[in-house]
Amino acid sequence: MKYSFLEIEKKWQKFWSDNRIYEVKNSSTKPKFYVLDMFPYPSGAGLHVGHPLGYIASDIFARYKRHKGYHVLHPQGYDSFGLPAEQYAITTGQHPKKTTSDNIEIYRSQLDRMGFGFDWSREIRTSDPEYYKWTQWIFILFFNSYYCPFDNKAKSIDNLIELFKSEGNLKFKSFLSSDDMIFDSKDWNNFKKESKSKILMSYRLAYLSDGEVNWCEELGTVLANDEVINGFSERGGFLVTKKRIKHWCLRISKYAERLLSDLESIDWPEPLKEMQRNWIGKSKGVSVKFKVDGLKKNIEVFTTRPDTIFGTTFLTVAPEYDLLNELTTKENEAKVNDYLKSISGKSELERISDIKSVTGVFTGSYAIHPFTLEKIPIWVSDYVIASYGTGAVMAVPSGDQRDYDFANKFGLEIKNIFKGIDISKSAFEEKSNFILENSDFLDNLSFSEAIDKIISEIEKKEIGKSKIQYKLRDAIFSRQRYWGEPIPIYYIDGEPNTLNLSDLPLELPEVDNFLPTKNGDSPLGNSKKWAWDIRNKNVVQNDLIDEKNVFPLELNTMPGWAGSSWYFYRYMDSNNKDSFASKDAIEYWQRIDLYLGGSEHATGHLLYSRFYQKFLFDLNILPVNEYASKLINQGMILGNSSFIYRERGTNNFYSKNLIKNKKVDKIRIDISYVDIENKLDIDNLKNSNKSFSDSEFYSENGSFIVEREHEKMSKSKFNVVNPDDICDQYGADTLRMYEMFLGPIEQAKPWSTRGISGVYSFLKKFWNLFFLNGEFQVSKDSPSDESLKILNQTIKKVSNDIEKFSLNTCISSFMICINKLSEEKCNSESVLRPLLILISPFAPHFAEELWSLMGNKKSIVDEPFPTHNESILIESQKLYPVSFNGKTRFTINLSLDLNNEEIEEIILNDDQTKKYLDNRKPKKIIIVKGKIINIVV
RNA sequence: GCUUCGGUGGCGAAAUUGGUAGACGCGCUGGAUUCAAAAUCCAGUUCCCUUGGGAGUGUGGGUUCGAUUCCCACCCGAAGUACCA
Repeated sequence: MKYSFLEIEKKWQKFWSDNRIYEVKNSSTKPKFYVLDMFPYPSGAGLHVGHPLGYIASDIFARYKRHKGYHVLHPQGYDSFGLPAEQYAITTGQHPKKTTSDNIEIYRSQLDRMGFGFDWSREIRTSDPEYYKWTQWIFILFFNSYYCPFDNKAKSIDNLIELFKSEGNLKFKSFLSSDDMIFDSKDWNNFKKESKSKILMSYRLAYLSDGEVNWCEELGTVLANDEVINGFSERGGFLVTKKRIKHWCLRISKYAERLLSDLESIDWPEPLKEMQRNWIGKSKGVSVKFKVDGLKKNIEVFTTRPDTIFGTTFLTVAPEYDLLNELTTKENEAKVNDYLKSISGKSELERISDIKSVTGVFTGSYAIHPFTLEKIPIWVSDYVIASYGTGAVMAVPSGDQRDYDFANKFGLEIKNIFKGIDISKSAFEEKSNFILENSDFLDNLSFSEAIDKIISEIEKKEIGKSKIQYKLRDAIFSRQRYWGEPIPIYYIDGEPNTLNLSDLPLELPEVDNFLPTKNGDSPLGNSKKWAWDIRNKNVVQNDLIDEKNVFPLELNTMPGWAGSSWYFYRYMDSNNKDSFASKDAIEYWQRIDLYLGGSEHATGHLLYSRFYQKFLFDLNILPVNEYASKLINQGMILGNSSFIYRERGTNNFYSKNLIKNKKVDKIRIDISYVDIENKLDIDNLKNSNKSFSDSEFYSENGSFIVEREHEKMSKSKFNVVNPDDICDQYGADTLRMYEMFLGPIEQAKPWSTRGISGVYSFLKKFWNLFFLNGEFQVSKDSPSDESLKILNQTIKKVSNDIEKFSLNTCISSFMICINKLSEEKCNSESVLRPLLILISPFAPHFAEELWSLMGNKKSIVDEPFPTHNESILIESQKLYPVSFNGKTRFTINLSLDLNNEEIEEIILNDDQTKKYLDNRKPKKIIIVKGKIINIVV
């Protein structure tokens, strides 16, 4: 019988879904295991062979764990809100609701063909109101919480209000930027409602801010820092500028230290942890106050190099610095204003490309150096960032290259404080190998001596204190877009109020026009029905807004990561109407045991979701403070793009090896016109693409050869390979195994359809072991010793490899095994039975079919995973004399384990050797080609 | 610039973590089967002279009886990040 994968796969997929084989309950006597893939955006282009790589790996692992006796949760869903989904809808001119559900249907049919064991009864979609109800609920929790610095966790804002009522905010003194903000309980009780609201806003974990944000005009929305790459939007690659706009933020910065230190407790890839550490950007330093000459104000600077304080020759403040107005003298006012104007129009990109050109102006004011009491000028420059540190720096040209360049450009003093070090060409930035000079009481000290001394001096004089600074900024939460969760806030007299849980979900309104606007007005404003009636608890029409009980709703929506920051908990109990997941379900599943996804989410989803986790943990809603104990980043599968060469200025195309001495342009063409040997189907290309109909094609040796190049697989690069096509030609099981066989899971690797035949013929060979003269036949006879040995070797290797997640070498072991068994002509049931269970995570349809042909009534998925018998693998050995280090010892052919009882049979015919071994009690001897090469003691 | 990860045949890659480098697969070469093709099977395939040797894991050093593996310096590639004081 032939291996007809098409029939087999269809049959078993139906069987699985009819019998709900992959649905799991929220309780079991077995130990639990939760395997999760990062859920996809249903993007419209459908899946290509690169997408399922991670799903296949996690599916194999989930199935393996199930064989191992675990109760495995392995769900799937869709991240269907957000920019990518909406951009697709806009470019195709359809409503995002429609494109989203259409795309999901395509995704689902493609996923189903590959035989994944997902529990689809738990499917979620972030754009489903029943889901985003809870996304909104979490936002309300953020709004109603503050971060308590004493208990180091989030708490209800009500606690804070109580505290203010009874004792004011004196306790928070050290967290306030100025002493003006201190109030006592009497003050608080006398404050007007608006003042109270404003004060509370500066403590809430979700808060309104009107600072500068990353604005992308083309996308018509504000973006968070991780969504901007080199001045362009991550999605679409559009220019990003700075803009002042009122927006919601999440106070993730309060969690910086915990996000950083808890990285130690999770088994995530080191490079990814490193990316998060860099993003959080912790640095230790000191803040120092400089008195402003003639003004009763201080400028506080932050520095990590207080040891260089005597090299300070000027101060620089950011253009957005609070006191800049006061610092600017009359004479310099025009200059400063001109300067501010000149940089305000700059886009993020211009600021980046301008790094080398130093700009800035003198404010006219001077500061007093706290130790030398010298007058030093105060400048303003955009190389100082307002949102980092204090927005002001002490400039030490001799010790910092930026200060050095600035001083050079504007002719400011450069004072060398490093003994014997030449700073005529550049600043000296090292933190070692120097002794200070011109530094008063720090003279002749090294870096570590100086830094300790100066910190204690600064603290003694009470002009500053040690400080830890993070790069991590609060996350901008508002999006001026349609396709996202509405923010459950309505405004009374401009003050935000939250909806109640019972009012949720606040559903996305139907609008006439959902397109984003260039001026930043949210499309939700285009709705006729979009205001909140607090008495009837429902959304009502705009024109009733003037009525006493009807108030305008927030028009911005949430960012894409709002829904994806907590979704892994919804899977635990996805149909729950009363809570985002029941206590029991959360208590049972706890957290993800294995999470798979791409490393591109390192500073986005993977950071935000850790933040959400810690927040919900603080409120006792979740039981653990990290949600994924192990994470694996799967690498990308690269496409194999094809190009043809056109002679410049002509319409002539040349085969790859005919372009010598010609000026040519590379033209990208769809890989469907190119065969496996890189030959172009010219007629097909000309017929289906009019722009080539008049072109001349010059072939070599009768064929036209194209250029090939590996790059990211994407529809726009015409290099996608559809998994459906591979399933049609070779079957899902072959595709699954081949994708794993390509190389290590974490690595980027090029796709090549050519290599798939190896895996395909492996499965056919395996299949044929079960058949004799076309008839299914499995022997009851006991297998040969050789077959048993092969089986046991394979079980050992495969188990080890799956545990290590080395799935490519795992498949190699299968191939070796089947090749040997074919040679042995082994069809013994006691060998084939365990082998089927072994292969079933990789090729589930294949295994089920043969399993049932063997007469088993139940699905193979719950069969216990075979274990190997070590004693079968060890052979008795004899030792022979051999020379080692010039002395005669003994020899064997293989390494062996001396702990094993087989040691008894070793003949030691050399007294010296025997003594040597008796003394050392070696565990293992390795001998190669008659020479001892290792004795493991 | 900084951080991280890599560099092994024509290609994707293995190497029990210091022990016969190149397992397994693709491709290629030759052969069998076939009217023929597909499929299948057998043999060979790191490189160089070839009876037999010699060289070989980016380059140059070092440790070791022994190094793809450990240490130092350098070269190349990929990813992340960048006026963060």
